[in-house]
Amino acid sequence: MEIALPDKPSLDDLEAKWDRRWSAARLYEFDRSAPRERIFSIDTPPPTVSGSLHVGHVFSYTHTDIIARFQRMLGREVFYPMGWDDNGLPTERRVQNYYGVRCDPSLPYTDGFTPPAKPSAKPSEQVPVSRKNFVELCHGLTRLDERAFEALWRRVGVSVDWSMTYATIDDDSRAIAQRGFLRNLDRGEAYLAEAPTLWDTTFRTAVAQAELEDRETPGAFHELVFHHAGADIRIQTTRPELLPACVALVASPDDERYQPLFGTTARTPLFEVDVPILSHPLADPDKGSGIAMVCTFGDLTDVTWWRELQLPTPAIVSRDGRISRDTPDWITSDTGRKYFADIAGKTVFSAKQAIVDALRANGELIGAPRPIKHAVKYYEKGDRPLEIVTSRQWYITNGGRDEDLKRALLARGAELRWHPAHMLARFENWVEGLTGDWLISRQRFFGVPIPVWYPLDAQGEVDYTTPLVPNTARLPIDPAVDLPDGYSEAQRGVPGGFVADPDVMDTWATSSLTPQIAGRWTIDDDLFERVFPMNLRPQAHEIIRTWLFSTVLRAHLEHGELPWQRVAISGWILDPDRKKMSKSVGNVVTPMDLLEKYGSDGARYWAAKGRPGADTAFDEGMMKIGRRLAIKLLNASKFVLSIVRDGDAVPATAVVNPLDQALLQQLAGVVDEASGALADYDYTRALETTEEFFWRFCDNYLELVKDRAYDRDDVRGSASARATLLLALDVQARLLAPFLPFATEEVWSWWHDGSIHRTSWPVADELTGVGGTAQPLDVAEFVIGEIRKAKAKAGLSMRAELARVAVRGLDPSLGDGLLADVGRAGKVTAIEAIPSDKAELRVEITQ
RNA sequence: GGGCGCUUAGCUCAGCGGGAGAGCACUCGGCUUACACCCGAGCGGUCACUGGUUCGAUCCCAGUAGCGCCCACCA
Repeated sequence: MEIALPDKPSLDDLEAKWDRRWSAARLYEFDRSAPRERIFSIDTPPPTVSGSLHVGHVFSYTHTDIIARFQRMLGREVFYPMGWDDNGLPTERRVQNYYGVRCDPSLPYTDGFTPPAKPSAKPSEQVPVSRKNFVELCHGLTRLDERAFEALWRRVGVSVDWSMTYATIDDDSRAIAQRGFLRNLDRGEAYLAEAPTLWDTTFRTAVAQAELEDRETPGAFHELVFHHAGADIRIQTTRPELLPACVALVASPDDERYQPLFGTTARTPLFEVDVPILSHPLADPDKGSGIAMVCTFGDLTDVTWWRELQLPTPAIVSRDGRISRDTPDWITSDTGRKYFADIAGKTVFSAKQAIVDALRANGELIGAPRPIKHAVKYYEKGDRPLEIVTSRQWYITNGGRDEDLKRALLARGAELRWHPAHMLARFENWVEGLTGDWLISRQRFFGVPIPVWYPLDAQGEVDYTTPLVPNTARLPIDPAVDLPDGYSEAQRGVPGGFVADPDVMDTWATSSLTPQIAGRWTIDDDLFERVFPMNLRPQAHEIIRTWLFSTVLRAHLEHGELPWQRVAISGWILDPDRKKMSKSVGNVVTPMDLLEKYGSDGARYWAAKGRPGADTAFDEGMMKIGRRLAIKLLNASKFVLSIVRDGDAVPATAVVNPLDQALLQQLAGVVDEASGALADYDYTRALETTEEFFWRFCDNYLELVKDRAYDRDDVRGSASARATLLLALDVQARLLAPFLPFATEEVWSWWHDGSIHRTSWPVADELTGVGGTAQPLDVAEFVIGEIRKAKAKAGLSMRAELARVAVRGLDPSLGDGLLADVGRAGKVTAIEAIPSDKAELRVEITQ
């Protein structure tokens, strides 16, 4: 055994040094020749490459890496690729602001386009570019971002195989996403439908149920007068600007106030349109005046009424969030048409003002608008309330309209192993609440195009019923550039020819296929069979409804099985005040600064202290402790190795001293507990157990035996201590390796060839063979503790010599050797056991 | 409105049927030849509240309150 020790061990620069060597040695490269049962495959969450790195990234990816390193040391071949989620709106938005451009699909491609020198974030000053130019800029910027991300992960010590990196927008990912879609289409799981759709007027795209969030928004109840042959009817609304699109009044069938009116009509204020008064159970007699106006469309309840009462669709809100410019033909009176002309082309906000003013002037507004706060639906990435417009969109069945499918998906959720288990409730909650199929088409630019075209008939009308699909061997395709089989470019957009579907897919339509993308489904069947279904999906809890659910859905539809066996859910990072971090508060620390200050091992320690699924406060103090643990490991290792330096390899059979045996017996227990915890994804418990033992090892055991280990006259005792120290260090370094990959690798290199991360995880059998019991260590720790307490109480230095220590109640079989170790460590002139009737240990100290 | 989780020392959190714990912070004492990026000792808690089960409850059950998150057709 060769031992090479540094004079002054340090954590500085370990990250760069070992990242370099691990890369050169291809330490984490996946060996694809391994059989399926020996492979541990991880469906890594591809982070959104939107330019900002967050400590939350360090937090959750460390959790996964700990599991990956543990499994690797168990002898599993770990399939651990990294992906970049670079497709979709976040990238588009970042490119717009970063370069000061906006996409105008009607423009031709500009060769060698260079973005403006001084980019403007104002939409009006942004330079319009073609879709192809725009997509090129997206690719360019995401490559920059990806380099920054990779540098961070390497610094953190995430042990991914960088040779297998994928991007959700790359050719293979687009091909797989399009193939997946076409197969859904083939099986009837994907379909095109024209329907009321939640619509973001800022981004001008449809939005899916999974991307919605409610926000408390200020609004106001306006009480309006509808005219009726009998008496006027008062209705309350928060959307008076939709009055011109009012198609009915609805009250509860049980509401005696309105029962006589059902079947009659009322006349709308201002616009003088006659609308029917109908009954529907969703109308709530306790809300407002108990009767509501139905507009197309103010909210999702309007959609329900419209569908179930079979009302007409006179929409007035355009896709840009403005009232339509043309006066609708159902408004026939002159005064009605005049009022509409006043709001035509206005935003809904100014239209509301105008309508309220007109109602007031006309005496059709009762009292003042009453301000309220109410929940309004927003696109989670948007800033303005969603409108509802009717549009043609692609959907994938998800159980929202099919009870059998819903039940099947709930069964899949229950089949999956969840860590922590209670997160299953989130999944079930979501699936049970689904109300419609998954809307996957987006009217955006940087994404995977929907790979279909539509034939045009002789009059140039689009035939949406028989989409033209490409041969899957051609994927990926862009229908705006590529041609359907049997057509020529000259036929694009002309009668008898074809048109491309202009939309791209929802980013989740690609992200829901990450197990297939990472495993190279349909591209590399041999690989796919070895890694799919994946062993583990790690992810955060707020995307259970989107990412986790859609991935389960796609695998269920495509493969008839789960995409992974287990899912491990990470919590959120909160700032020390238990709030989410924000840049405006100025409490955000960039991950790189933290990694430099505390070392990657220190930051990883903090991450590992966050239990699976638990929200965790960002805590620099915890990183400091982690750094201390890593430094302690360096120093203790150096010390141990300096003692055994000239002793060569000492066989474990040399461990004959009861105290030494006890240490190894207790360490065996730690190995069992840590292994069990890690196998169950409880990395926090594994670390706690290991860490607690390690501090006892340093503070107590090392102090107790170091003099004996040095003592060349006590040949047997010295050899026993040295063998124990070396074995215990060896095992503890391996137990800590998943948590502190840099410090443990550094230490390991002092007396081993090869990486600690490819050596074997410790097993209790390595330690229990020496015999003995666990008790002597506890006894010795108790006695040395009493000695320390006595010295502290008496105001003595720990170095102060004590005249005599007597221990009563000591088990005679423990022998004198134990007390000799304690006596030396405690600087006691004379220490002896005194026979006692009682089993209870008592220590008597004479100064 | 429905669901899930949390509430233990100043802070961050373990423990989850029979002795209330750790780290940090704080106080005191130590340059003890691995480590002063250190070591030792100490102070500190009606385990949210109310009932119930039990010989016994921080731990089980029911309810209450507060906090957080997820979901919901919120005129």
